[in-house]
Amino acid sequence: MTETGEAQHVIKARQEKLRRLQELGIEPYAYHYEPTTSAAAALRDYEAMSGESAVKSRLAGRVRSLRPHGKTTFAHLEDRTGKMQVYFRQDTLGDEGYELVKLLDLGDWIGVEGPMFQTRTGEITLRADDLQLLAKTVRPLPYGKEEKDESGESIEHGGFGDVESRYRQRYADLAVHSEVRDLFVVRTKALREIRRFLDDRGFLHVETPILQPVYGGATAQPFTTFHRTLDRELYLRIADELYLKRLIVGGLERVYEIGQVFRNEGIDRTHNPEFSMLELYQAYADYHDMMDLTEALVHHVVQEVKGTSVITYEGKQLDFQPPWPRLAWYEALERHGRLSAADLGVEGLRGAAREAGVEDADEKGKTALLDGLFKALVEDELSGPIIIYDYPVELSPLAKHKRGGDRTLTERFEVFVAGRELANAFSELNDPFEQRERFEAQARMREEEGWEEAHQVDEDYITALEYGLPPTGGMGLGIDRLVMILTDRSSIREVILFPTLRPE
RNA sequence: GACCGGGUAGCUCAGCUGGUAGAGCAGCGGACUUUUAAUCCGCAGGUCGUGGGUUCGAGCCCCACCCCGGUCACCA
Repeated sequence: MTETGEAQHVIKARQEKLRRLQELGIEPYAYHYEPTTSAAAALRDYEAMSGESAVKSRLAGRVRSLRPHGKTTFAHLEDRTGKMQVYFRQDTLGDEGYELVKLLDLGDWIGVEGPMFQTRTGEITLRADDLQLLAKTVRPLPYGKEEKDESGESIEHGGFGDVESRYRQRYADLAVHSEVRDLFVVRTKALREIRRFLDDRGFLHVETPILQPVYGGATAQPFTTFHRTLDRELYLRIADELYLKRLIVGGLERVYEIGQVFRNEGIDRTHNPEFSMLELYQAYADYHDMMDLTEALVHHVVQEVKGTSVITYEGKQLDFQPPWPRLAWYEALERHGRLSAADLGVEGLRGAAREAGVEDADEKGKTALLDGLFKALVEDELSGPIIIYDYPVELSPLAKHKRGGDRTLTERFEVFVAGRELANAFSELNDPFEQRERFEAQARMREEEGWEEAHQVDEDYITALEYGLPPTGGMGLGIDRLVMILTDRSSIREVILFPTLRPE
């Protein structure tokens, strides 16, 4: 990045310090340091020993604040666990050692070693008998200033608030905001708990292709790319589904995958072009089993990560303790949309859609009208968690018909939380003949109605089904949205380390 | 994609009916051996998102474009 104006001056000044350090024989970019403790642990240990510490602690981290007072300097060092005040004295460090203190800048990585004590104002502090520079920061980090009010709450002044810069330079955002680091720790914990839950139930964590010759498993437009040696177009996966079910055919019986999928669609607060999905498939299970499993899995994650099953999201209390309310799709439309959709013909639906403000209602077919009505009238009302089940067959090309004869419904459910879909599951269609028909119906919609999101016919997948897919329950869950709920964020970009932005 | 709001110093922001750009923090120099938004004295720091236009004169008005955010649409 090139700078004009002042950043250039600051950077020059720091480079000048770098030169002076080298003159003093100090290597500004070290190779190694071995901290013996962390800020949080050192504070905890000191308090446990009720102040009788002669033990030296060795810490490493970034210089977070500097308060020089002539021959003495106070600083805060911050590591991944928190902050520790450090006290430098010219008489303990020596004139040369103290020269290094004078050349420190905010953001520098340092290592310090020394005994702990309590200052006159009561803050537990490490007196540095030794100071090592680990890496010089030549570009100023956008630190704000922190103040502690009477209750010990810290108030940030200034700071780094521009969201665009925060996402573009996430490294600076993370360096400066411990709460952002905490958020991604929560994300990691959630992932770990998902894996633990599934591993404990005999699921195998597998990896399937991201580059696919035929995409499928969802209705979405793909990203295309090109393989030179193969001399052909490939697609970035829009879902893991079809490959995972091939593995069930192969006898793995319980599989799951967590990874990014890619959809070439709009970007907004709840959509990023690449996002993380959990998909799992379990042989011999149906969608009732998937309901129980989904409730248990999400509850487990919420409980382990948050320590409670009731959490606050966007000001609302959400209770994840199973069982969750379960409501049939048409019933939901009746209850929330006050619409008896099953009794209405296409024209009736179209009229209702127009009234509900569904865009292009006049050009839409029955499928799209139903979908539009549900989104317009019902989704926002679903604070959740709630399970909506038995979807119209037109919306679900990969789900089995509802058993018992009603050919208009499928054994599919979705979980809604805060008005948004969190999970999607069904009794997987395992009849190869019907699967072919549904693919072909989709292909016709693609050709006749120009519906680009419709499925392609995946011949190899049908071949797999012909070898026999046992009855199987499958479920997909949006990881990013789960993390949004766990961290009370309303933008998906807050929970993705490097969200997609327009190139500068 | 449509509409609304925003883009000014490294960061956070102010900038009047158009008169040639300001504060705090950060930075630099100086004083200071238990401070903590350290303090005190001094200094420096700007393609005002980009490109056009109107005007004697544009950060401000007009047009186009770029980027971000919000709402809606599209979309799991």
